[in-house]
Amino acid sequence: MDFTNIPSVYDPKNVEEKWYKFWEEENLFRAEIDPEKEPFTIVIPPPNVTGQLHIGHALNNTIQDILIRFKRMQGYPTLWLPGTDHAGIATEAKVKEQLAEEGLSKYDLGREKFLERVWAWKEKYGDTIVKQLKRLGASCDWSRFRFTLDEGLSRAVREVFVKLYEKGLIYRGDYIVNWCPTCKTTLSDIEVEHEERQDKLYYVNYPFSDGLGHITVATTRPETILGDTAVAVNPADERYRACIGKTVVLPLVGREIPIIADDYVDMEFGTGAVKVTPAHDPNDFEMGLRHQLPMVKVMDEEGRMNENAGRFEGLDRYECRKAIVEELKEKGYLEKIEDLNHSVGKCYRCHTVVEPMVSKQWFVRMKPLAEPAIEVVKQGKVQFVPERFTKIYINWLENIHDWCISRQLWWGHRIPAWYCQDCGETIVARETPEKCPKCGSTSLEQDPDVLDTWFSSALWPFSTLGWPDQTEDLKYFYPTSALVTGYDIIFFWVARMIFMAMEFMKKEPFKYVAITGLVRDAQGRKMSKSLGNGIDPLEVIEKYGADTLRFALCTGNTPGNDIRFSWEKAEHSRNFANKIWNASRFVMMNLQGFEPGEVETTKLSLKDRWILSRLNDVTKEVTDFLERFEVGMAAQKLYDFFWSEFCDWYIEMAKIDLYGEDGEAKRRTQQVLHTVLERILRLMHPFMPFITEEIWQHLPHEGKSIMVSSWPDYRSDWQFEDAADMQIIMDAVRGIRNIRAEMNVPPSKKAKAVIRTGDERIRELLEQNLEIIKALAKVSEADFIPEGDPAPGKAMSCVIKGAQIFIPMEGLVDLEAELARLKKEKADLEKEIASVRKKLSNHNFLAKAPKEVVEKERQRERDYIDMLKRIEARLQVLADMD
RNA sequence: GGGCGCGUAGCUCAGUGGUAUGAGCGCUUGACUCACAUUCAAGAGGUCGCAGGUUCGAUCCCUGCCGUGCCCA
Repeated sequence: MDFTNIPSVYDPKNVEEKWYKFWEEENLFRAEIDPEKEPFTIVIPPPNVTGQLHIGHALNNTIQDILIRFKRMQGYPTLWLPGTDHAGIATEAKVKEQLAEEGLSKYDLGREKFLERVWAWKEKYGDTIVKQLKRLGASCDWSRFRFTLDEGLSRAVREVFVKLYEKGLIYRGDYIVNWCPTCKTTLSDIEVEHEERQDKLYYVNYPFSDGLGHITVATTRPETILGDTAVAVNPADERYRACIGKTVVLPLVGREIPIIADDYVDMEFGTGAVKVTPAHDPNDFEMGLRHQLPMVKVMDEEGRMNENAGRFEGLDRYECRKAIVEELKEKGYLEKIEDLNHSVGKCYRCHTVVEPMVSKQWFVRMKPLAEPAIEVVKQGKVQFVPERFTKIYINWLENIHDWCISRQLWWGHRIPAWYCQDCGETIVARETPEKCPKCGSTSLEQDPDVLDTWFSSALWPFSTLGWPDQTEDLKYFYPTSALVTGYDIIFFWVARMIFMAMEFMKKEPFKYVAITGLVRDAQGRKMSKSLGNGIDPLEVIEKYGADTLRFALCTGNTPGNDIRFSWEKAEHSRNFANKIWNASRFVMMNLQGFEPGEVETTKLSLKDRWILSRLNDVTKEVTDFLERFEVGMAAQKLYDFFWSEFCDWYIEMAKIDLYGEDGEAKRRTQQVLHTVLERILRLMHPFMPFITEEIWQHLPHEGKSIMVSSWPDYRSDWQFEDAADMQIIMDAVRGIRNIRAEMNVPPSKKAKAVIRTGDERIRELLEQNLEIIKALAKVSEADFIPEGDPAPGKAMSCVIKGAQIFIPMEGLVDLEAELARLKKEKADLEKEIASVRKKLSNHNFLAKAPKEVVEKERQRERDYIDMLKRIEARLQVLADMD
């Protein structure tokens, strides 16, 4: 093959598409059941079917793909199960938008026609995100793709609903729920986001019925006065003790309502007396139950005042607030208005202020389900990475409220409950019932609501594998190995999967939950549409390739921590891809006459033993980091090793043999170059699947694809004891380079070196590797002189372990500079020696510190003293010359 | 109010009970050196937030404080 026409700049464009197609055609993503082996399984957090791949998806799926590719190479039957979520509210919103353009609402179409539109929409746009995941390089088993509204998953949803209902864990009742007047549906507690804001606190006088004075209550929502059914005070509050049991007349309404005593009331807040609106406030609702207060609902589903609001009927809740305040003021009920900072609940989707409202909804009784879910985490059968999220999870489940699962939407799993129109019986069933089991009537109507989308995604780890059927997949791949997800959905999704799994599978859904952070912009701000600071991952792929995007997302990433992402970072990682490309290009250009095979460990030179040792270390480190979900650290190790050690040192040293006369040495170096490159490509493959495949296919290799090659193993025969000697050679090179740089010696001008040493071993080491020093430090010739010999007259010098190197400068020597350099080095060494001696003179240190640590310090002392002596001698010589 | 995270080079962040071999960017100096200027070489830059404690030894563990961010109520 002619390697000279491989371009010097890596272009991912054609490469990525080509290899993804190849992997798919070769069926390499497909997970096969092998009863002899333990599987590795991840189910994808299903993105919304309406979704576009954003940077958060890119991060999350990159990490999953890294783990999957890593485990696949390790030989596990590996399943990454993909799918999408029907996303009730989001999808309806999209289609409603589309309808709005035609001047239609979903009600104009009616349920059936509307759902047809949504399905059509899904068919057309639903696989956008799937295509985008493919561009990212995701090695999902697409043959097992699932959608939450699939036939199979719908059956799982019904099964779960019915079973929980039969067990009494699902019930229907009138409770206070969070209502979004824009989305026109209920929301669960966690779908409400609380936000601090500046508001007004209105003090309103409620006159006593007996006409003798009034009691003042404080409220932020005066419009709810219309629904008040009591005033409450704390029973311990001296100020109001006499009022308890009296009645007041509700301003503007005229209704007579009681003053009740309840511990809930905060005596410090406002006046210590609060109005009670059980139909529009969760706390008041509870109070209402405790005191059997009537519930008066004053708003409709659009947040407008209803018939119970009397003359205010038809007003929007905020218009009504204004009107009421106006009228209270006019009629003298309004005592005062204060500013108040408090938090209001907003819909997580549309940010409309949520209206608490009493209504009839379906709920999941959480306490009994939460217990096993807490237990399984406490026992460590499910482990959060990092561990600190365990507390957050447990704390939430320990304080859990019942889960409102009905949503007033059409797109979703319709609640499998039917109401007999004749006798009122509620029928909950897996199959649509034909007649009422109680009265035999055929006049049945199904509940119009659908289930919270998270209800179906809670079943994802087992419903996707075929449950409720006991499929082969379910038996083999369940429980899954790991879940990779953001901390923002621990409550929404992770917790719910765990309790559903414990209830229905009696086994944890996954062993590890690897938590990822948020991707932020360069300034640390959340990426958002409104700020316009988002980076589109597809744009990054377009410009620099998927490998670059993936690697950029990995570097600096620590489990559970947010990361910053910027174009700069992407560029930097693109440079790395290019570095890999060019280093590989170099290797390929120099493999003429090379025959693949095992390196012969007995014939290696120091540089070979060193790079193989380092490769071995890195192999172990990367493997360990990946086992611990530390993709950031693993990426860092690969980056450093490849760039600093392999490219900057090994390749430079290899050139000597490659371009030299010694055929044997050349052959050996080719062997090591190939071995190291091929192995490091395999180590990097999970991170950068495309470029590694492209190069690997060009290199001599065994097997069909790097993605199904084996993960590099730790080779005990590559752990050479003398590999660390390389450090001394490298120090010599650096020392000389330093002198050259400071003396402004151009690279074209070769220098001479005189090496003075009395250490036989060091001398031998330096002699054997002299060619390296010569080539890398641009030295033309080097002489060795024994310890006692005088240094060459006009020379710059540097000290390395066991030796001193002089570069004669032929009149160019800058005595001042040399003196300054030596003095600085002397001062540094003296500082080091002082700190070492301080330690070594401490009896407690000698007595209590581990022996190795003490010995290490002693060795350091010896080395430093040796170096210091050389420096001092040199200073003396220079002083004499002066 | 409760819980959690963060504070390390000018910037963005890694990391660690035993020398801060810290990384990238930025900065200074030099080089189109035959894989790569998307590059190479050299350099400057740090009381590891503050105060105590544990320890032979703390940037790391513990306590308090200050600053900052998030989650829950």
